[in-house]
Amino acid sequence: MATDQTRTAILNAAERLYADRGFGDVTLRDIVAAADVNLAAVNYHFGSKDELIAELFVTRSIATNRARLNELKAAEEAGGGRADIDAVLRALVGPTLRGCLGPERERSTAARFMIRASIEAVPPIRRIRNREIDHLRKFIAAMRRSLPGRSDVDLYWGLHFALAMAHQTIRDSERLTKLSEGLCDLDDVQGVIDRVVAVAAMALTEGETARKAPAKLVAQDARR
Amino acid sequence: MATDQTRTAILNAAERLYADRGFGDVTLRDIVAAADVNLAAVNYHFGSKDELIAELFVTRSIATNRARLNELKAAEEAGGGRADIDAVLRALVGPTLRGCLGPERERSTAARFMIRASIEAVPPIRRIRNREIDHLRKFIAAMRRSLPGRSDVDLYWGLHFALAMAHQTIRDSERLTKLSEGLCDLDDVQGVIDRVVAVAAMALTEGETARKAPAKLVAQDARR
DNA sequence: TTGCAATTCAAACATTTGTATGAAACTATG
DNA sequence: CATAGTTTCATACAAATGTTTGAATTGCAA
Repeated sequence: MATDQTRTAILNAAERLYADRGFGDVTLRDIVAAADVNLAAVNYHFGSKDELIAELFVTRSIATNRARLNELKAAEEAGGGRADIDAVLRALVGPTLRGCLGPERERSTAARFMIRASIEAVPPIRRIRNREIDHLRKFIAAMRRSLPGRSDVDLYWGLHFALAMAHQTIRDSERLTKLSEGLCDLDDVQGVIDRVVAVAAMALTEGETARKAPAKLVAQDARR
Repeated sequence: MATDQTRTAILNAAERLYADRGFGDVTLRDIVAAADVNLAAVNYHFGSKDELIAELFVTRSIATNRARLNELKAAEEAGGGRADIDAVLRALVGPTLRGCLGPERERSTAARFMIRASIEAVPPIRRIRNREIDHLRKFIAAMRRSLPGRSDVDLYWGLHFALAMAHQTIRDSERLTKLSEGLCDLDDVQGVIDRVVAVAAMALTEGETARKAPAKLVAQDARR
């Protein structure tokens, strides 16, 4: 097993197929056909389909988290231990957005696979994903250093919204393109990142409006 | 077929099961067991599994869209044809958030079903969902009336982000609760709506920052 | 080369799933 | 009551899918 070429071929083919078509309708036979290996190879090398998926996911999780943390660390070191909130948010959403958007050829299979994973949440993945919480806590900590005066609740919501916007932009880029008839340029990755970061940062730095908004105002009360 | 009770039982059981467990792992046999009807009844009454799903989805789509438009119309009439941007956004995200969050008993199966549908995007639904674009255009129009000076691109992004935050909050409410260790109260539906609306409105009304942010700033450039 | 372990392969298996069938039960109408 | 149309039911079918099996092949060390 000098080169593990069969294993690798399976991993690559599986990642690409899952990224393109989702977990729902990719069968082992699709994978082995794409990898040009025998059907039984998957069970021989990975044990089961679920274990194959799990291995893909842990590998990519580690890589994504490392990319995020590298960017965060670089920003904090440049700022002497405290990074600008924009930089923190950029480190959070940048890696995934860069991997998933942009002109066709630049998109990374790995990033698209991770998005699928976060969308479909198939059982073998759901079991693992709890660790992500710990990873996100590191960003909460960085945000706390960046905005010492801000309440934790606001930080949690800010991180949540930042991820929401980034995530949904990837997920539903097609709808946004159609809706805007091409006006919203999703190939301008840096522009998208700037937008997401700007809105999330605004939500985190603007006055307490988000928390003190009139709680009882519903549509019918709208001022005339 | 006086009461259509079999049809209705199937629809109810299917909606609940799909809302709870997703389309992926709910079989016709699960549905007929829950509805206490014969297996063949589904094909008899709906033709196929896909047609059953499609019927559920169109019914609920129409209802959701109507709820949104009612709230929008009420707000615009109260404002003499032009609603506050907050009210427009509230009409957009309110109905779904109210249906999906809040204390266990108040959640609506219908709303949760719609979220599933928007997440899993199973083929029979994907074919129909294009119509949603037309529905969202009505909100773009209302937003344009509310913020006449704003560029269309900003409006599209604002609507996109509002839906993203609302949607993701529903989808990943569990993660937010865990991450914040309960600090973020998702049972306070009105509070959540206020937050989402406030952030989206801020993104839409604040200066052109979102568009004029330094386009080349990446993490490594963060000011020291 | 020989022998042994690792790997690959074709084939088969056991389930699961959506759908189809034809008989039985039911309902309403004459 | 009788009959025609509708609905329900048990059962069967075909296709798809993850997994297993045992033989064949390969690679490498003695």
